[in-house]
Amino acid sequence: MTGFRDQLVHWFEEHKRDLPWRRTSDPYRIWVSEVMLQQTRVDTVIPYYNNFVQKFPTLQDLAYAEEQDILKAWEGLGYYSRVRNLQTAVREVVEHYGGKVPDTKKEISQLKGVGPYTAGAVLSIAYHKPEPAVDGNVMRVISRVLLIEEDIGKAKTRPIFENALAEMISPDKPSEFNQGLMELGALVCTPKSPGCLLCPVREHCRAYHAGKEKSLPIKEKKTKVTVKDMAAIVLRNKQGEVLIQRRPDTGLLAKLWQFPNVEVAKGTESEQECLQEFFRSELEISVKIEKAVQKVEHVFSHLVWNITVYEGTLLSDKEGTSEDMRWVDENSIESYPFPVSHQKIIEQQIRR
DNA sequence: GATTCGTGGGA
DNA sequence: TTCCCAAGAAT
Repeated sequence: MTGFRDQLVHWFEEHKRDLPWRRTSDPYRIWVSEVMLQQTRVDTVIPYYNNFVQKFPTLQDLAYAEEQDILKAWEGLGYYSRVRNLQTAVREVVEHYGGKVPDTKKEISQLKGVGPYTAGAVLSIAYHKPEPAVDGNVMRVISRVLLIEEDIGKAKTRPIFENALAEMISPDKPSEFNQGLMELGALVCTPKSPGCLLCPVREHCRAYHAGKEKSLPIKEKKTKVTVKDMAAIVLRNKQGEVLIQRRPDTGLLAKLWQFPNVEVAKGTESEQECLQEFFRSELEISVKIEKAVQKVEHVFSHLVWNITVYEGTLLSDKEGTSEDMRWVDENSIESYPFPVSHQKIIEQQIRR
């Protein structure tokens, strides 16, 4: 009877998908792919990865790039701190490691945005080091194989899997072993109705033998979301330019651009009055709110924006100046990174 | 240790 | 429709 390890590696080598980041041995590109793949599906990542490595072919290209340009390349992918942290990290690599991605767990783990999973993934895939890379797939697969009933939603559970994998991982082919676990989780050992009859390591799976594969892994319920009513405005001046605003440096959608907007607390003044007051206090300008033209819902992990979009025109002669506000013509707006909800506003209100 | 960070797809 | 989720990390 062949071991779990060899059967998994063999299955991976026979069945692995042809993915762009599997065609390179460049640690930088493998790193980029791993950051993009954090909490993000393979099919979503593929076009972003191809575009990103075309725009920033080397670690140095990314290190010296403009922040707005890297955010634009990330536009629509979500979790935007990932790409800002990645640039911070590659700059650190240029400064302290001569432009070569470090190949030790201690060094690579100190880089911004590189946690236990990404460290293990880059070390094993790019440098063939026998380090575990525990992501959601791996916890699901291993929880079934070893019948581990700990809550995978809790932080203290992950070391349980890392310790178990330390004794399972292939010393000769750690890259294929780790990717094999993830590939198996993506293609066969799926969250709902896993394909056990197609599984290359079924004979080693305790959950399968116990008939518990569908009830694993154990995961706690999610937290409830809060809903916010927002009013946004496409405000034009006499030249036909549109006013956009840059979001703060930290927090939700940091450093992305948006149409000026306010939160409308329940049971207060009207949305129009909230917008009027916003421009009076922030820019000391007066505007005419024409009408509501669109409704946009933006669903986040733990938050929902219900946005009503208004049209408006600038009444004051002066345009109002602020660090984070800018009048742009309708062509150059394409070069600014926007969150998806405001991309929908651009589609409907600008590209007409 | 619990929350905060996006988005789109599928059951 | 609603819910869950997908190659997590920072705070």
